[in-house]
Amino acid sequence: MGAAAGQIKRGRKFDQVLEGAQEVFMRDGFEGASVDDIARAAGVSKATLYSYFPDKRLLFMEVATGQCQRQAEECIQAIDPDLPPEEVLRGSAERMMRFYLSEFGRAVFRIVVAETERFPGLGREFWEAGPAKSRDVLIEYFREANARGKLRVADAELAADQFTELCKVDLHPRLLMGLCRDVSEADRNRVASGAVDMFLARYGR
Amino acid sequence: MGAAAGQIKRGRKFDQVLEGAQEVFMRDGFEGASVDDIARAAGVSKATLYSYFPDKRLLFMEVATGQCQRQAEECIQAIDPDLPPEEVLRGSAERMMRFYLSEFGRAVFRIVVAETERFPGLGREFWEAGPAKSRDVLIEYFREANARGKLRVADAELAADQFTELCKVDLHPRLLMGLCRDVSEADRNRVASGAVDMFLARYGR
DNA sequence: ATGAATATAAACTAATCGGTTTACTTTCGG
DNA sequence: CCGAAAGTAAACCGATTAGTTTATATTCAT
Repeated sequence: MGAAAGQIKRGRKFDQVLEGAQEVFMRDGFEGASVDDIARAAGVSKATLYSYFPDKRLLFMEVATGQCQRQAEECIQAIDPDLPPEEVLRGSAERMMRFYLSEFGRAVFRIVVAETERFPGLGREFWEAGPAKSRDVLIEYFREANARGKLRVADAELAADQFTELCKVDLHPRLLMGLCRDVSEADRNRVASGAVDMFLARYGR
Repeated sequence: MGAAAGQIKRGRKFDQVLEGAQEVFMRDGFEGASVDDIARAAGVSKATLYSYFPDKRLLFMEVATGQCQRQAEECIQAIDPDLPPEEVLRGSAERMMRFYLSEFGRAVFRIVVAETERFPGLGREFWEAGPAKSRDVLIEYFREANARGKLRVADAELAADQFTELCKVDLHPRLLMGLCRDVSEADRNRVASGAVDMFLARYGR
């Protein structure tokens, strides 16, 4: 996937085009973004844009998958299973919230949710690049912590999904629906603590 | 709001137009829906459509707010505080899941998330018509149950948001991202039980 | 039945869109 | 410094869009 994917050509202004497309797609969505806008934002002529990407769809897909990759890096977290569970959970919560609540994370999420019908496979690509990785790490940790007797987790997958969901509490829906523009550090702490407390009440020992 | 809102005219074919618009908007989103499509789906001429609604935006807003009202009815749940908490929670979980996971609920959610930038206020309208009502009912119940000593809930708002979020676990994100088309009864039971168990582990007594 | 209100199909406008073409300029390796 | 490759601006194409108009048909209260 590093060389030439599909019909896409590499070259001097490749990244430039991609950055402009990223900016405009993330702001306006797929339908809302016009190719002229993208070319202007990229500081590139429309002809050049079309010399790299055969059409708008593929350009969008390239942007979207690129974002997914970026997210993957954010999400890969080394968990130290020797730390007390409370600290592991706390760190995980902060990491997940930092992504899900960021402007960037919200934009990607919004686009994936909005366009997943028009672009089959986009949802899965996003999922597997980001959330699934984070999920796997958590599951693995819960299994090990259970075996070691540090936690009592029968269904590690359910537990991982629950913890992830607990990290979104209130803040994520609020931001997604435009009920507020951003969240304070205090809000995050309240939710993160709430998630850890609840998780340990259920699965701690 | 029952008589004449904004510039909108009532008349014989009003509901017919609205139903067609509903169908097409819910399927294609705002940008994706064409007015000709809507008129066709409504079984009405374009001129008639425009005699009721001054433009596409207002028609969309009317549909969206209508959906929010519908959702409100779905969500208003009478909670019997004399029942054991476990049963109250179980009923609440099922009700919320029935909405959030339905094709209808997902379409509304998807549209709200996608268009909330283009239509400021849409998110709030949806929120206050639906989720907020459900939330208030839960909060009220948790306060009373705490006072009665049936639960031990210090922060009723946090608890309500957590329980709501626990009802979305795994299934809601999966559906939103198109990772699966629908969920089985077994999936729902697993998640509902997981939510109730976790909640009671934290706030039960 | 009649006349006013309402609905219709279809043509039309002006704008926008994705994508191509053309004629010209810049970049850059050998 | 030269020539091919790459980039540019702008005009252009065909399709589609929101919204209007026109001329005709239907509905409905009186």
